[in-house]
Amino acid sequence: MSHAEGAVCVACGNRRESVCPTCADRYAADAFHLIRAGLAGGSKGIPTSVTDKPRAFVTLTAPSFGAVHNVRTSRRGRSMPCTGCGQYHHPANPIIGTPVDPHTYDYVGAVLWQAHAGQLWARFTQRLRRELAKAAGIRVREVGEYLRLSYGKVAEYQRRGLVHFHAVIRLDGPDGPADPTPGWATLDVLDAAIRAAAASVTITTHRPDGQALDLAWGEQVDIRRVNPTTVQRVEGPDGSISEAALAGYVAKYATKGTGKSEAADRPIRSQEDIDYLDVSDHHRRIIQTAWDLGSLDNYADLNLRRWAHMLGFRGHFLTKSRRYSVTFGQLRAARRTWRLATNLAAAELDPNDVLVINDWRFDGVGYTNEAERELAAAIATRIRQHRALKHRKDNDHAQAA
DNA sequence: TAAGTAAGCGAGACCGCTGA
DNA sequence: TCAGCGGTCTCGCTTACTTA
Repeated sequence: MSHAEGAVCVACGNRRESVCPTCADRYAADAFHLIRAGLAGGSKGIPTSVTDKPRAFVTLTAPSFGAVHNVRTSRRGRSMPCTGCGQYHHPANPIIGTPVDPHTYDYVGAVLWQAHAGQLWARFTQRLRRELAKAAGIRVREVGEYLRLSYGKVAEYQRRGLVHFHAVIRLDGPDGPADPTPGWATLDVLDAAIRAAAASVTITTHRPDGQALDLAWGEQVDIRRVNPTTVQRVEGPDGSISEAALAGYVAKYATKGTGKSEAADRPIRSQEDIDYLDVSDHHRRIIQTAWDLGSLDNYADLNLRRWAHMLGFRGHFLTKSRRYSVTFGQLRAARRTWRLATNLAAAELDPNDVLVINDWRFDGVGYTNEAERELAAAIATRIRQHRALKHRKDNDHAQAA
């Protein structure tokens, strides 16, 4: 997702930004509903039978480009010293995620990895199909006759400025979610195929001095099985994750993904833009590196200057395979239809009439599940942060004046 | 045969023009 | 100034082709 001055907000349609601050939360809510529709089924075109299919919640991380300050806790919940400097850090400390030694941190490698993250994901999914074919003892070209790989993926910025990919990967039948998955396509097969694919994919590019640079996923590959229970328990006895808990995670990633704290809020047009950015030194260095690399002919096809404000990440915040779930367009069409129906209903009233509603019924209170609570909490947090930031900026302006 | 690459297509984002 | 519209661009998914 990017923000461009003068563009049209995809949520409200007004000419502000691609997702204006007012609508960022609605965008996040759409993303949340889109992922959850493919997760729990039951939505238009997505049968409830998806809950019977092999599904895994996968987290793919970026590799290390240098030691960064971090917060660690022991299994007993006790604080542990930072692996970078040996000191104890508070989780809210802005130093978290920043390099221990900015002079030796591989900013070029980090930007190039980020710029290739989408391509790395494409290679991963392709490799995953091949691993599935290998497991089934069939040819790669025959995989499509037996099953379809469906997934929804959310990109989440870490504090070090690199993205994580969180994906719900599902094995459907060849015709999609309504089609039964073949018997050999089990959770174990999916698990093994994901681990093999994640460990083997690489993309080779070159540094500005011509030195080869192999780009791959980080060592931390987390795979959790999705169980169809709606119990609010995060983890099952076998390490699996419930749909309800996973929907909560997705809600958190969706609202975080549309936030602006990790990157600049609009494309970089000039060096002066970078100089006046209200971001951390670490993120400014990443943006500067992307801007500088973007001037080199070797990286012309990466469009790094265009994506410098996103720390070099060119992909979309949320993507999905074609049959995974509903689309943003369908969600927005449904919203437009609902609004139209509401307006029409209202239009039947005489403007001079006074509508009196005197029959109220108690329907319930609060949110109905953990995911909705998570989404609401994340939105509330962002509103508070936005308010605090505005307050701080107002104070700065007042002092400057 | 496995692995890498390219092409076609769809979805979404961006941008400029026009008119109210 | 803003909304609407349409063309263009970018990225991801899928499939087919090429190469070792």
